[in-house]
Amino acid sequence: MGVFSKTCEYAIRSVFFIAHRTTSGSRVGIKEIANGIDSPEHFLAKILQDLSRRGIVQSVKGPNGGFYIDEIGLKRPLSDVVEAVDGKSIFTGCGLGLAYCSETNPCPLHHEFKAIRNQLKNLLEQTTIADFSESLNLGITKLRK
Amino acid sequence: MGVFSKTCEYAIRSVFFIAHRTTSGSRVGIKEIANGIDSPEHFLAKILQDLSRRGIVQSVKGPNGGFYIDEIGLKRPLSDVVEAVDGKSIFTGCGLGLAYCSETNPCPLHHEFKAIRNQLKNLLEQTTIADFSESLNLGITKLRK
DNA sequence: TTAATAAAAGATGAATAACTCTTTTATTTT
DNA sequence: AAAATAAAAGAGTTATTCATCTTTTATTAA
Ligand code: FES
Ligand code: FES
Repeated sequence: MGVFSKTCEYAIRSVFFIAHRTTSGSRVGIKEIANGIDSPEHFLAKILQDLSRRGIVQSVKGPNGGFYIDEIGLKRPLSDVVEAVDGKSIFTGCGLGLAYCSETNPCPLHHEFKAIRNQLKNLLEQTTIADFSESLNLGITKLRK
Repeated sequence: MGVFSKTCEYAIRSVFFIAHRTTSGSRVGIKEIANGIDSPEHFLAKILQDLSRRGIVQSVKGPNGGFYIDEIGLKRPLSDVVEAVDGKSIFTGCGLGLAYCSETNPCPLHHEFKAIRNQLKNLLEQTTIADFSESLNLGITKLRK
């Protein structure tokens, strides 16, 4: 089990892939995305439909259709994608699964865990989708294998 | 979904509880542990049976029996518990689910994610079970609600 | 307007995680 | 030795996550 659910991992990778492959006006099909990020095609379709409904990505049907991300979307922090799929408990929940993570009733891991959790939160909130696709453009990062 | 699986959360909490409630020679029963950490009794029994087989905790059957943790166990780092239940992928796996997390083929999150992952690793490796139960003894931390 | 294209939607299936219940076995106290 | 106690073991259930396949709907190009 990773930090993010499998669904969320696919969501993040696909968003990076779409941001990287599409320039203004162009779109990329589900097959190409699934292949590009090494994910099950139909499962990814579900995920992207959901992200589309939530406005994280945009889609156009028909020939030359496909998915793309608009200007506003590119400037969104990655945390928006994570929250849309896995919810925000990863940013606020107790590491030991207590019902509430609180200062007044902390678990033994609380202080140290909270610090780590906040680092993750900051990373995802302070970096935009566009920022991440930069490193893909430069060819220094990968989305499969 | 948290950082640890539900099973692992119960495992950690029960280990803390046992360490806290048992002094030399004394044991604590499964019912009391389950109640003390707010977990399903029979599910926890399974988990403790597994931890017992792996030598993380010890148990004695019969009247006045129950679970306890020996001297060696108390000095073990918490990472031993986590690894026994969730495996070590949490310390080494790619945040975006790529087959291998590597410097040569990094995903866009690699560097930042690796730093956070290592902090978690250090926290769990450098603090012993006894250390954590200290704060329980002092009554400043809790294991339920 | 027809054919091609591609996403949307829905039904279903497999795998894993989470949880419950019952029976067995070992130990200890009386 | 008998009764009581408590964990060990194992079978079985439910829920959730992950994944696949098929059908439908929307769009566009010819
Ligand atoms: S109470 Fe557990 S992390 Fe805050
Ligand atoms: S390659 Fe993704 S975290 Fe290292």
